Amino acid sequence: MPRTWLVKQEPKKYSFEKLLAERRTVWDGVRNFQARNNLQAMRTGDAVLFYHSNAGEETGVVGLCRVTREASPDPTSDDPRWVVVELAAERRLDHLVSLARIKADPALAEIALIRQSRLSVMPLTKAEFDRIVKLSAKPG
DNA sequence: GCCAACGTTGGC
DNA sequence: GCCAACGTTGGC
Repeated sequence: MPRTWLVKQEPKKYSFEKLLAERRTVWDGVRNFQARNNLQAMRTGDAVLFYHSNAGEETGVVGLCRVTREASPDPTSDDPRWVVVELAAERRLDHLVSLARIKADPALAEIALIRQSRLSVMPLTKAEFDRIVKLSAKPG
């Protein structure tokens, strides 16, 4: 069964717009063991939400992508413990789902994004994933 | 730009 | 194995 994930990135470093333009990207540079473990657990076809961190008013979930290649060694590191996956852009969400909105939603209060604010790759339950996508259908 | 939270490193 | 120092992340 496909799993669902959320990845976080500062738009100044790599934005969802850029991923849309490039169609797909190698998700490199993860240097946290928990995030790495999550990358390794990703399977081709898994759905991934793209979150913009440190983006002022634009902080929140902005887009949908999909895993197109499973974990392989990170070419940007000499240390073989670090891995990358390949992500392909799927679509921009109709509306930003802001961090404030996620925090205010009882169904999302327990997600890692809130509880563990520094984790950059995290699993979501199907319910949490669907909830965020549902919220994106209407402006906050 | 500030600062709190948290992960990592290194001395002991 | 503890813990202080340090670096990084990310919300504000």
